[in-house]
Amino acid sequence: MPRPLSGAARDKMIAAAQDVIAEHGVDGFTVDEVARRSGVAKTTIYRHFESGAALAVHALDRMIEDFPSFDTGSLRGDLEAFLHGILGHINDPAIRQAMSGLFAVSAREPEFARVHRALLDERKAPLRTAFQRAMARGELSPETDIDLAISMFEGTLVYRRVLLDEEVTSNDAQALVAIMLRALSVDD
Amino acid sequence: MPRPLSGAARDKMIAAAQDVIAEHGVDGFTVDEVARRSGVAKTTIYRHFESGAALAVHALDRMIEDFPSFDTGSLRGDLEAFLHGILGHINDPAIRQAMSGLFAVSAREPEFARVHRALLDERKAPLRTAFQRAMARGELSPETDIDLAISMFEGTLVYRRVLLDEEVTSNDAQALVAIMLRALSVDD
DNA sequence: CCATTGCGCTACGCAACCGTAGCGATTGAT
DNA sequence: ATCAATCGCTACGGTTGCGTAGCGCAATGG
Repeated sequence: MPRPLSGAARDKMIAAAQDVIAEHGVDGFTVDEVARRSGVAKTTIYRHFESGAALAVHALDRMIEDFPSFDTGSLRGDLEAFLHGILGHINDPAIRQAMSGLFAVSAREPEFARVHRALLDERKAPLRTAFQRAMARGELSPETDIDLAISMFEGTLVYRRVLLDEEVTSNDAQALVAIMLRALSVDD
Repeated sequence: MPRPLSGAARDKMIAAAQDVIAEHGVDGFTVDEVARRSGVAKTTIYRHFESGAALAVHALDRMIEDFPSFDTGSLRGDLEAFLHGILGHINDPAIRQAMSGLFAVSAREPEFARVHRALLDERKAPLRTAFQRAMARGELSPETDIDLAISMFEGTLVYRRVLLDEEVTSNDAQALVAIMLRALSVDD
């Protein structure tokens, strides 16, 4: 085996693919554009990926940030930690472009629907554990609908950032946490 | 003037355009497809609209439901009235397809961004007046951030329906109203 | 050091879409 | 009834994208 398949070319094309998605969205992604700006020949791209869609999916997978878990001891602390960790990521225009395009395409393409699901699940997971811990501690009224709480938290963020295209400041985040706590806490 | 421009052909192409958007999304909208299924010749379409995008925008405009105003006398009543009026619309798969595609495309196409804005503004307006009336009545604590409240209400709905692709039941709607009231009311 | 294999280049075939041209046929206002 | 403009049809030219083929070149494992 004189030469391994992978190498610098693969990295270059994936990086370029992420740029293209950031600029043109998942819809509007083209293999030709990736080849153009990466300097990697289109033929080489198809030696690494079965199709353009496969490359896009792979690039998207790598764009999804890992969301660390946290346990500050209080629901307020956990929610604030979550927001603190996510604000920079969610305010990145590239992420916005990628997300809105992904949502649209995943309504029709199962491959992308998978990534879409993975992205949302990954982001919901730390919130879910935070709410569950809070409920175990007795901070939440026991009939709290945790899924609804998560939807409210995530939904508000995504709505403002992706749909309204408004920056989400840390003030906004603080206000959101305050309202959620007021709505869900047992002690107020 | 031997023959007026408009007629049944115009209606047919607009209806077909809405179908195409409902099935293939705003991205994925093509003039050829509209011509195919409407029976209207493509040349005729271009006699009515400057471009395919213009047709799509027009069709989208007509898809946006008129949201009636209401004034039930209480915030709870207003929120419930809003949800009652909107549930059928938001649960329609065609609307979901149209919205997600619209969001993605409007990030890059100013024409569609206009429709996008109009849709969101139209839906926010009745909520805004409802919250303002509630504040005037003293139902809301005076430092309530009305924009945030609207984002939470709308965001939760859109997140669940468009992004998670889950049906929004009237039970979900009831729970959302309950939480919002608990978070924002002065008297609890 | 050299054979093996990935790489880049150019070029291609195919399909889809856009928007337009030309041409009879039809229709509706007068 | 008449005449002008619209409609549908077929066809076109141009662009863009996908995925593939063939060819030298370069690099690297043995």
